[in-house]
Amino acid sequence: MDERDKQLTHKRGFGVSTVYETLRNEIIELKLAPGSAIDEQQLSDRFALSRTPIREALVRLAAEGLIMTLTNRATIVSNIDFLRLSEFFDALTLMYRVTTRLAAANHTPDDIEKIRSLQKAFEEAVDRRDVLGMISTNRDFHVAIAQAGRNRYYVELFTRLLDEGRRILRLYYSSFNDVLPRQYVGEHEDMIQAIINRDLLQADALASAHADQIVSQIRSYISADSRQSGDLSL
Amino acid sequence: MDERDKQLTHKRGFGVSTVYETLRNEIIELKLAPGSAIDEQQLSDRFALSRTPIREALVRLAAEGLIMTLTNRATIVSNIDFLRLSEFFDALTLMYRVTTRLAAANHTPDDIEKIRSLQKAFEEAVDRRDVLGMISTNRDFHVAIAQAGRNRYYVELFTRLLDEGRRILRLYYSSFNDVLPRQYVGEHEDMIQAIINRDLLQADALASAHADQIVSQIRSYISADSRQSGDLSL
DNA sequence: GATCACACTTTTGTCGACAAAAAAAATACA
DNA sequence: TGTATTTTTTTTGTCGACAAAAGTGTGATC
Repeated sequence: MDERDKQLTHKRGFGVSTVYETLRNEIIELKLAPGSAIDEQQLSDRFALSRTPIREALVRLAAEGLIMTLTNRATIVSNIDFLRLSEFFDALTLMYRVTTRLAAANHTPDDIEKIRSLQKAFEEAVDRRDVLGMISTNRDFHVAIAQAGRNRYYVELFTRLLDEGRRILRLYYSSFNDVLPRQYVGEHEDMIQAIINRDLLQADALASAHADQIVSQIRSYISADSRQSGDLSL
Repeated sequence: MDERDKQLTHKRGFGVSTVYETLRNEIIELKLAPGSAIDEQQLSDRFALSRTPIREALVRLAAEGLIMTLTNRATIVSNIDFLRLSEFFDALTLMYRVTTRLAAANHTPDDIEKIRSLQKAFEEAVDRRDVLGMISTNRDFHVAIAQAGRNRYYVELFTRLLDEGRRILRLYYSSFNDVLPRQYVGEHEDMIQAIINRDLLQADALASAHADQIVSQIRSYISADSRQSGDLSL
């Protein structure tokens, strides 16, 4: 496939992680469609590696839930489970809250600097009307807040949820409008201020509202979309 | 090593999962000491499998954080990080709360039956003064509650945290006394009742108190222990 | 006696091959 | 024509081998 991938992986031990990261990105960016089959042989050719390191990368992805591997049968990219979306939203909202709250409690000056620069990147993406950029810089912004909170369990789960969110948003990003992202920039600013002030309650409240905002936005995209497909199926 | 392990894994595809589950248990039960090195060759002999399936099992364990694999160097059983214990307690407490709360909201009659039977198993372990049994049945009890809550993200994180807790408790289980386990039985009963009544606030409050109870118990064991080793280092 | 360089051993990451299992294709039969 | 059965092809799980790193031991040098 992509010739750039080849020959980049010829230092021992870098093979698996390169394959892992490449595939991970492609799954999150929907370059690999949910439900589509993954061919080990094909990947083996593409990365110029034998099937052994490819398989180890796939095992890692499976452990993260990004792919599903049916024993002795094909392995496929995980589907986005619209029936269980409320579980996702519930966990996402909770993680927004606890990470922002903890960031208010535990941040250092370095953390603030990093958060600020990522917020700036988000703002620039909004100015450019670069929807894909908005999605990924928004994710980075919140991961940085989580890291400032200093709880690896939350960071890990939140990262997973945000990346799953990226997949969902990519499905609907065409319908992004201009008003909401502007509003998010403001909400982010307020959150940063609450974190700096070490105001846990305010940080929690803002994160909660921010999460609700995003959740209802995604919900509206989905229901609008299912109305369309509902029409088609009549 | 253990001859029972051999030849049990001779159906295609069962190799990795058998190795994975066996090692996972041994790590959690501290049969494999934290920090000790893992020898692929040795495991290969023990399970009568080649190194390839062994490695895939190790990759899975690494993804779960139970082992650490340093590239081109040895892989070791993860250490228990006493410096970051507060992160662990914080996440554990939060998961106790949200899973119990969700169980109150979403449980079915089948869930209650399962939770009840596991609570009975816990009670019996307490009656037998079987500390190891108490640790594992307590874990199963709370996992069942989490499953009744129907949020796979919480179930996964909570399971991981409870199993990490099993490791820590095993370090100190000699100092278990009789009073607290009795108290836990009562607290469990109250939690079941709150869940049945679909009283979310009560479920949350009980879970919160229960978590605090357990956390402070573990904390007291650890500080008692570090006082001892503090004496030794003088 | 301690430090360094070099040979040697062990361990890890990767490879190509092969057999079991599933999927697909071909055939037989109603 | 449609279904059941056999054969062929593809794919997956496992194996033994080998080369690159890292670890270990030995001797030389100061």
